[in-house]
Amino acid sequence: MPDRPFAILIAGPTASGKSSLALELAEKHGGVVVNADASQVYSGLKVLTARPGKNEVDRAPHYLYGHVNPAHAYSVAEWLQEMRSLIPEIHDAGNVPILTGGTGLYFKALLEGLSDIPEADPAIRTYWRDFAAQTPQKLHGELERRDLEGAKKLRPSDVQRLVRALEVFDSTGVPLSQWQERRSEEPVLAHDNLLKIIVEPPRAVLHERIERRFDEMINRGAIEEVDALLKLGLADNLPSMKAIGVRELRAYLRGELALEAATERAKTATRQYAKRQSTWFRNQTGEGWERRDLQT
RNA sequence: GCCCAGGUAGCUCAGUUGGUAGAGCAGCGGACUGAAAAUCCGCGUGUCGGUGGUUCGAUUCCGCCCCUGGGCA
Repeated sequence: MPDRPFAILIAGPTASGKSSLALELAEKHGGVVVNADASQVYSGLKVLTARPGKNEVDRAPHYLYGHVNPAHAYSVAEWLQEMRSLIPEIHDAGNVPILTGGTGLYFKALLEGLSDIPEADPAIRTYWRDFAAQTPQKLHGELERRDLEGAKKLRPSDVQRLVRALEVFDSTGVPLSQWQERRSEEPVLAHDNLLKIIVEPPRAVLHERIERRFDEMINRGAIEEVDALLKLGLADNLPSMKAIGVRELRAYLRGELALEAATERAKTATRQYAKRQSTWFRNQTGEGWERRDLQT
């Protein structure tokens, strides 16, 4: 048994205590913390995404937090691309990367690789997103006309995946379902010596932590953060604008909702998100993950 | 104290001309390949306030009691 793992992966639902475990392990193994969470990459979303602050950064280096402009729609492919160069850099410096976050897809892509699909033409992507905003019920028929097999796998109501299938087909002339069958990309972390941990406290404990944490966020300036984000005038469908709490606090700032009601809605959305994460980590991760309760 | 309205799922409520009940939200389960904090699918989880009575059968009708809100004193 080697004394240091090649990399440590820490996954789990929001508010489960991943970050403090990451810091603990960073200090123990000489590690650096790397973000594996889709929303924590955005600048301007520090409070609402519970991004590590000065106290945490002082204890260990942190990478890929808050480095993306919220006007940009970041993606799993971009994250993977960053990991491809970042992990070797960390190793060259003699450190252990500790990948920490709640985005299951990122971990899956990291360990299993993504299909090697050419980037969709931005104009085509925009066309289908606009189309979806206007007549979402027509998307499935459009896909059936191009890729009958692919259309059978998607429900007419699954607008987001239909848009993706359409933009890939129109950009490449090849059905997305065919691209996905070729798994040509090499996984970034095809390595045995990994410590893979899922942090998963009991649901009731998680709910209490979510409750407390959102109140904390309000105290730490979440409202001001959303106010500043809104002043950027970004499109509603950008990932940064869909972070939990943005919609709810925006409703408060516009006078559509009392603060208490907005807070309740945000907490509810967070609980629902945590449940989706738990489902993913329960069923979609591969072998070799160690499950842990909250450490304290 | 009297009068009215109401007590049904975790919450807000519907309903049963008497045959043990259903919506929304919450919650729970599930899917997941470039927007994943996204997107989508499935599932009622119940001493019908309590207690007597009438009835083959009461959550439903009747009596009494308790609780909540409003009104009159």
